Amino acid sequence: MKYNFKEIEPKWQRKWEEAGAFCAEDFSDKPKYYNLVEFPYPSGAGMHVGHIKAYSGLEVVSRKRRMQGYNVLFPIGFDAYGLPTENYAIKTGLHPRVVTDRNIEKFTSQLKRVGFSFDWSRVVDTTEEDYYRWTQWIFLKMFEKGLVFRDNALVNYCPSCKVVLSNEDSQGGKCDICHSDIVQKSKTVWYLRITEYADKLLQGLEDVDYLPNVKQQQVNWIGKSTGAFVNFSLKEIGETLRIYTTRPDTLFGVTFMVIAPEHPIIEANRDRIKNIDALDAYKEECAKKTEFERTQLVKEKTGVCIDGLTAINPVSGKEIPIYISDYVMMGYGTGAIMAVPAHDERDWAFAKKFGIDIIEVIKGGDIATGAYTGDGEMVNSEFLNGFTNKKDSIARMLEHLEEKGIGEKGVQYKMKDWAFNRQRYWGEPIPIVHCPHCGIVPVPYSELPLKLPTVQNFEPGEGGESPLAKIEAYVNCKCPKCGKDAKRETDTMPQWAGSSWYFLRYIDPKNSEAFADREKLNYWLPVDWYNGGMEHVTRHMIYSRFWHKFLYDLGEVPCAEPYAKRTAQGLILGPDGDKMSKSKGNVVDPNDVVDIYGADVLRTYVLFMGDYASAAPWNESSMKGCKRFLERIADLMDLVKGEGVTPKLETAFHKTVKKVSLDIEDLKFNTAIAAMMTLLNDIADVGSITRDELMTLVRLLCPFAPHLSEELWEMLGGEGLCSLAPWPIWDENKTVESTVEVAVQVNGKVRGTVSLPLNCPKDDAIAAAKADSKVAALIEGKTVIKEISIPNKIINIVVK
RNA sequence: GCGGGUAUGGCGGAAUUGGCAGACGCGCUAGAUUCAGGUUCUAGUGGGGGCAACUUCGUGAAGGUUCAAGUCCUUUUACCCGCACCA
Repeated sequence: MKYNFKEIEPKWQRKWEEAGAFCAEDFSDKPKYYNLVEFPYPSGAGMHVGHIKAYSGLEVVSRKRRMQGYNVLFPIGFDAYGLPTENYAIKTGLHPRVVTDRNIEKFTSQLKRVGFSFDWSRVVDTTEEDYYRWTQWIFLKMFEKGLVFRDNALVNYCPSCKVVLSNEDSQGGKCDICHSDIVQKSKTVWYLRITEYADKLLQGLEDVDYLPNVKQQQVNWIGKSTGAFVNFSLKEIGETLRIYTTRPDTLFGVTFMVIAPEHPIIEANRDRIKNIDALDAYKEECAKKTEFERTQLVKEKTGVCIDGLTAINPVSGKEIPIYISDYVMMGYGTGAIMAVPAHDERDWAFAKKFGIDIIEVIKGGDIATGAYTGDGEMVNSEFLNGFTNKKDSIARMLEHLEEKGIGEKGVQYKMKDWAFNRQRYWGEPIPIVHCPHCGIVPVPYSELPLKLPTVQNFEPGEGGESPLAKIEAYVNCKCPKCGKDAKRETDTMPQWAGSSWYFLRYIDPKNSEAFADREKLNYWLPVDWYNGGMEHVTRHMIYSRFWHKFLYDLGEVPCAEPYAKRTAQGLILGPDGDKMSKSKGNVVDPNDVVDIYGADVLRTYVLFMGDYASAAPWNESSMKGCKRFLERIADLMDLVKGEGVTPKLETAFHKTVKKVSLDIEDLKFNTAIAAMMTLLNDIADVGSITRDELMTLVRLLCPFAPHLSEELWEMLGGEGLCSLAPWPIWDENKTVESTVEVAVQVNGKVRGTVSLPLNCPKDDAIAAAKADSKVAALIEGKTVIKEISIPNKIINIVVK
């Protein structure tokens, strides 16, 4: 048969749509299966082939599940709020709404052309009022429960995008959107108290089936550490300076303290500090350094001793100096540390530079040449002397601290609270009113959605204020509590707000009474399988687990973890081996590929090109192999003879059905396709195939190349849609031949093969091996030391 | 520095988990078809040696365990990813 994809692909896409073939049913006798892929951000550039690979994995799984008789939910939507659209809109003068609608349209047509089996009746768009109404609703619920707060603090600020960024959005000191350097700025912003869920987020990982590196990255990001808070008293003012340490047992080795340059104790004691000018100068110098410079200067420690404040070591009673230095961060622990130069590399380097005493408290190293960070016997530590076990000495010290009331056990997380606002237009309005009389007042639930006003000018202000601040009709309002004049919050929510709960809305996308019906949530949750990119593991994945856990605690969802299983696909690199990007000009547009090769070839190729989880460069000539494969499948129509089973192909078929079925479950699509190619080669050798056999092959192929499969299925007289036909099953007994070729080794080297019946007894196998003329010649006149026979695999005869 | 990972032909990648290394595809070589390009078909394709049956070496490097190692153990090198002065 001539393979005319241009005709058959639109034909079957139309038929699937007419039949509603991929619409999930709410409630069904069939078992449910919820597959989720990360919904795209509809950028102006359209999709690239990386999106296609990302969706093709669970597309195959979804299609297989339907054929296996599951009620499958495989939805798609658009995460459409965000800066790129807004920046594009500013540049072109078009409204973000117009740009967004246009981009969504483009993405939709691209996705449909590839023939993905999404349930198009459940599309969500995070920028629609019906959707962000519930984003705001969840925000207000969090506000109600004390998880939303406002604080003046040092924040990550992107000077180019003119927005405050969360810690997650500024990884590596770079803006996640434009990659400029982040600066630290003191600002009053909204936070979500995600740290309150740190422990739950950590513990929940034990109950889910995530890829090990996905779990590990989340564990590292949460960064739990256990230790102690210790209060050092300050000689001059009688107040205390509080520190956090993971090694309270080294307290006797503390010879100085270090605080962050921004530590409030400096401001509080300006008058008392004699060298305040030097401290101010140092602080200013630090603020100027970029994150990059700070990390590049790791070896060289800098700092200034505070003249006028002295601390007292709470266990030894000794007076010790206090320094400011940028190696202590305000954002972790208390912004102050006790320095133990003998056993901490940074403290050691600092002490050497400033000529501070180094007291050994753990034996085992040479503190003259460097800090000793290993284990050993405690010395110079009064009641801890003689302890050799870290755990015991820490426990003993904690006991002592609590007895004396100078410290207590503590836990710290590297994860910080989520800076939850952007000073930009294209986002969900934060439903809060600032009232001069009542303070911060939430917008009543009945007034949701708080609509984003439609305006012409939405450029951000130079000073980092939101464009909404300029719209008086929006800003000025009445306080919902007292009714007097008040002002609206003008910041919007960050990009990640809408995506934190989208998987819940798919379950009931049109509900106007609730974010989703509880019965439907009970039926569909949790997501059975979630596949996405590694880059979202410490952003979206953490955020959405947090929101879900919050809703669970509220009693709104039936399970504590949203995603039962999470896998990740590897990137598609450009033909040059670099990451695909518009600026490098190496982006491949799926539409171009579909035009030339067809959707089925594209789908097959992105899965065949390599291990699904690894990055692989785009290689057009390699794609031709997939084209030939599908053409040869189509040509099988001309080889169909009779019904039933071709004896010479029976084992090959059962083997292939098994291999394809199992490989799909492990995301090993490349070997699943290779197995079908091998079967095709076997069929070509035989020269004919029965109608039943081709119908089996076509069903195996259907998740990968559904259009061609449907066409062949129809020509073969298959009933209904191939996409909904039963998945083939294999007979384990028929996956192996009755006779097997077994390699014969002499002294570990292969010298021949013998044909043996399946599961041949050892003695018979050895005898057959020895009967082989070449083997016989090699063992002639030698002593046989050992004879090994692994059934159906190998025979080894060891001689001397 | 800490954490995770990878290394196999000219290329992308297989290898039932210790059992014939290189499946499958690309590319390449030769031949057939074709005016030619493209397509398709047949045969071959890890390196060295041989007309050949065959032989020898071979999974980043060096050791080891084993009848048998890409796979397990020890040492080591290179690269990739994540976090990073986290107290």
